[in-house]
Parts: sequence; C-alpha cells; structure tokens
Amino acid sequence: MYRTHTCGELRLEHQGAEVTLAGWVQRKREFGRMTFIDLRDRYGITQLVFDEKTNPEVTEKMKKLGREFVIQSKGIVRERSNKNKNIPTGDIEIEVLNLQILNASEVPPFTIEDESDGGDDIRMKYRYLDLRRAPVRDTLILRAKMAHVVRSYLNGLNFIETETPVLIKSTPEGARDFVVPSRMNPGEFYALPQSPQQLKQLLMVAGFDRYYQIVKCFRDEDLRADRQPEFTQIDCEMSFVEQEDILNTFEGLTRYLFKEIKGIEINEFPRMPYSEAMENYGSDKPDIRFEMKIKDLTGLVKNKGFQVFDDAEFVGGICAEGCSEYTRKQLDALTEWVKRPQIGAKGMVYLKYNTDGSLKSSVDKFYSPEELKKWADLLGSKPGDLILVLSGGKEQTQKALGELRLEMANQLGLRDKSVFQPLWVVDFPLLEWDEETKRYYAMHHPFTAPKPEDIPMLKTNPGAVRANAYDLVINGVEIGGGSVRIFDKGLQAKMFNMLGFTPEQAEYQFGFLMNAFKFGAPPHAGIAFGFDRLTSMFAGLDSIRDTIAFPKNNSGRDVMMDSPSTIADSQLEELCIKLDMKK
RNA sequence: GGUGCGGUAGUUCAGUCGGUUAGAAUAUCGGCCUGUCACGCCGGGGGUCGCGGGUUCGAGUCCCGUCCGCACCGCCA
Repeated sequence: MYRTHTCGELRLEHQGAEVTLAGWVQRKREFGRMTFIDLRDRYGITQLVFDEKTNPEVTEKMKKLGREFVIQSKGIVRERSNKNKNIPTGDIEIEVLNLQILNASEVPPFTIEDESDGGDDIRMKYRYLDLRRAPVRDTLILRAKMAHVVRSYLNGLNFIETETPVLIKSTPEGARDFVVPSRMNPGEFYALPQSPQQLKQLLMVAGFDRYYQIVKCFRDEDLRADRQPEFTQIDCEMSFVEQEDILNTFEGLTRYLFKEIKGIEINEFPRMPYSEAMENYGSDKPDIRFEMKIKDLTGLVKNKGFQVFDDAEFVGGICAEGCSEYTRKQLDALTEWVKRPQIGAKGMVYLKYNTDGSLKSSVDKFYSPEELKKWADLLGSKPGDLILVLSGGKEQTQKALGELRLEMANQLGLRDKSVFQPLWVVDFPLLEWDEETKRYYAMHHPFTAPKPEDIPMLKTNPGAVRANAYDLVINGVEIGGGSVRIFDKGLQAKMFNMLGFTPEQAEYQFGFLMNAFKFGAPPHAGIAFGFDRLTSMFAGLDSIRDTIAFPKNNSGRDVMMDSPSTIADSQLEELCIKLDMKK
C-alpha cells in the first residue's frame, strides 16, 4: 500500500495516528538539525518533520531530496507547535519514521508554485509540470464538475447522450475543415467536424427527440486567446420545439450551472434583438453589466460647418460617467487608441461636461454651448461626465463605439469578473452579403430557418430577412448559439439556391441530409455552448487555454509534443500523397 | 494575409545617448542555523544578448532580413 491518506485530509483529530503519505516534494526548509518538507499531491500539502530524534538512515535519505522528488513516508500525526492558518492541514505535521524515495526528479525548469515564475511558453512546453500547480489543476477540476452538472441536468430532462463520428465529410461553407486522408480510399479525404450539426439533425429525423453531446469540434482557422483549433461544445438538439422552448430549456441549464457551481442565483435573461444590440452597444455580443449605451447624434450635428460630421453617414457618442477630468494626454491616448487599424476610426471628438456645468469640446469652433448641451442631454449626461463622439459609415462607427465603450468600461473598472449578466440576442439576420464573392452567406449556417413572416422577403430583400437564430451572451462573450432548423426539403432547397449552390452541388455536399428530409423530418431546433469559454468565464480567466489540459499555442502548435510534424515518406506513399512545398 | 508588443543567466526581467569585465530577483550548488511554512544569514557557479547580415574605431543598444512567442484585425457557416 503506497498511502493510507492523501496530503489534504489529515486534521487534529488524527493526532497520534500512524499514517503513510505519498507525493511530491514541494519544498524543503532546513534548519541545522531540523528539516521541514512540504509534501504535495492533488489534494493538498502536508508538512513532514525531521529532527535529531529521526532515524539517521532516514535523515541520510532526506538530505538527498530535491524539489519534485516522489516519496513515500510513514510517520505519526502530531499537533504543530506553530500552526499555519493558510492551509487546511496547518494544524498538524508528520513526525517521520520512515522514508522511501520512489523517484528522483531533475530540477524543474520553472517553480511549481501557485505563483509560478514561468512564462506561458515554458509552462506549455512542460505542461505536465504546469498541471501540478493548484490554479491550473483547479480549473480542470472545475471543468470536470461543470461537465458533470451539465450531464445530470440534461439527463434529468430525458436527453440522450449520443456520440457522433469524428471522421466525416468536408463542407466548403463556414470555417476551414481539418482534413484526414483515407488510405483505403486513395485521393479521398475525411473532414473533422466543425460541429456535429448535420448529424444531430439526422438524429432528430431518427426520432431521438432530445440529444446532447459534450463533443470536440475542429476549425482550421487562426487562433485567439478564446479560440483553439480543437475545442469542446455542449451540443444539443430537440424535436417538436420552437425557439421559445430552446431558450427556456437552456436558460434553465445555464442558471442551474451558476447555482450549482458558483452558488449564484441569476435572474431571467433579457432578450435583445440583434438590431437593438448593434444600435445600443455596437456589438452582437453586448456586455450589459454596465450601461454607457451608444446614442445617435447624426440629426443634431449636421450643417454647422463641421465638415467631418457633415460628410458622415453616422455620428454617435457614448457618455463616460465621471470622466470630465480626463487630461489632454489621456484624451490623446484614447484618440490614438480608436485610430489603430483594429478600431479604424479617423479621429475622435470629445465633449467635457465640467462639474461647474460648463461645456468644453474639441469642436467649440462649430457648435455653440446651447448645441453642445443638446448632445449632453441626448446622452443623458450630467456635470462631471465625458462624451466621446465618433463618425463615419454607420456600421463601422457603431462597432468602433462598441469597442470604445468596452475600453472605457475597462478603464472605469465596470467589468467586474464576479458579476454575471447573461442575455439572449435574438432575431439575427439570416444572410450576410459578401463583397468579395458577391453572394450571400448564411450568417449562422445554411440549415437555419428564416422567420416565417420574413420568408416573402427572400426574393425581394434577402438581407433584411431575419432568422430564428439566437446567441447566449454573458458579459460580452458569445457563450452559445443556435437556431430553429429548416425541416422542409423545399425550403432547404430554396436556401441552397439562395446561397448560390446549384442543385448538383447541394446534392453532392448535403445530399444525405436532403435525402433524410424526404422521410419525415420533425420540426427541430438546437443550440451549442462553447464549453471552454463557459469554463474560463466561471474560472475568471481571460484565455481558454488553462481550461484545456493540453492546449495549442498561437500558431496551432502543441509545443509539448511538437506537433504538427512531418511524416515518413512511406506514410505519404501509402496515402498516395506528394508534397509540393512552395514558399 | 495584416497591425502592435516582445525575445538578454534554468526562470522572470532591468540594461540610460552606441563606450570598461552585461546586472537584479528567483531558482540552483556549498556552508551556518531546532519551529519554519515566500525561513534567515554567508559564499559559489551560471550568458551563442533568438538567428543572419549591415553601419561603426566600437553594437545587447542603430539599420535590413529572418525565425519564434503573445495580443488584436481579417478569418472563425
């Protein structure tokens, strides 16, 4: 038997017991004839004590110990004379009788402490050491707990957890596919699923009625802090339901998660049409923990001789509460910030509503105090506030104001990570025009049902057709999204046509789905949650990397395994693949 | 594909205007220490300044190229 207890469970009540512990040497503190060792395992840390009463043989072995040695030690639990209030086992220590070195360790390349000295790069290279650290380990434990809660909730609602294949068919729509060559079918390729979308719809045709799966999905696109090439979705689909049923069911799941995991009761989620989100927040994933809504100033500012505003399609502003004392330097920095190519504003106009009630703006030449007061009133400003105004094309300016809004909220500390404000964004447009290819693309995916009342517009004004599609947004992060699906093969064919597929192309790519729809497809709808993002939000992390045991870096590499890597010529030959490396 | 920041000791970083033998903290090694828990004190070892080229009497520092990391834009149905 390697151990009788873990390193996290011994307390004063165990005093006098003879126990055996096993684990890693976290740290050694030597004091001449007395030595303390912190022994660590997954459950905690327990202090071992060696002194002059300890068997000399044991003392000899103890002297060899270094950080991260794996040891087993037998001893007596005793009360500490100096207690450590910072750890749960801090009242006791182990008076060591026996010591076995189970395995030595090289000196680790970074310190295995809660606050490690290691940077991201080296931590990823030695991820198995990084995972020994409590903060990373606890995030993965949180993840496991969340998956458990999700399963028990959905199982309780009669959902069937079903696995779908990972080797499927490539579709050109949407994200780039990861592709796998087939040895038995030379020249042909599988694709890894971007999501099990069509498969779960087929499960509905099969009459499964309620399906879910916590499932890996793959997208061969550039990475971000919150985007990995392989990631996990909580993927769900239901039959004989409408949008309302999906929203209620999964609002229930989300609130249950908050309650079970974080002990937080969340109120009913507001529902916000996409158009309203864009107008008020300049984003389809608004952070509603704070107001600072975008207001349209276009009507107020025209024809006063300020060329920039006169030429602009849209002029909008936000009001940053209590910021009228911003210095010239701070305002210049903000101007530079909005002019970065990522934001893309040409410039920024400010209006200070000073605490004495006076108004000072960067465009005083063109606007009288009375006119500026109208701006302030429209934005609901009061003395002490600062108004920031951007102008240009409507959509682009709204988005820029949306970014500026978040930046100001960051500066003002309005984005408290312990506050959670979920909402549903609904009524997304069905289609999106792409200038480059001069065609419409499905905003969500090609199986999304248009709102019945908007169907006539498919012919006259496709861009204005709204979809029965919805996103779950929490604190400005898109956590989930889904839609009511098309279940009529005629409408589905019309959709494919709209998206520029010939009947032959539609047949080649989605024939199996169209075919299935001939045999009695029930009305159905579904949703998928980004499980990594949800976990990182619950853990209070900005990146999803530490919610994943072995994540990839910015360029999609696993720096620990050093993958991807080249393969043997014989492997290529077997797959009938010739490399053509042009740089 | 693009923008920005970064790459100096095992690690995290500093390094001024281009000028002596490239520093700090931490880790590590040795010594001292019986109540530490970020132990303390004393001492030691440790550098291809990412790589290649250029400018210069002289380059960690300036210029060009390149590779790598991070954040973001594009992209992500």
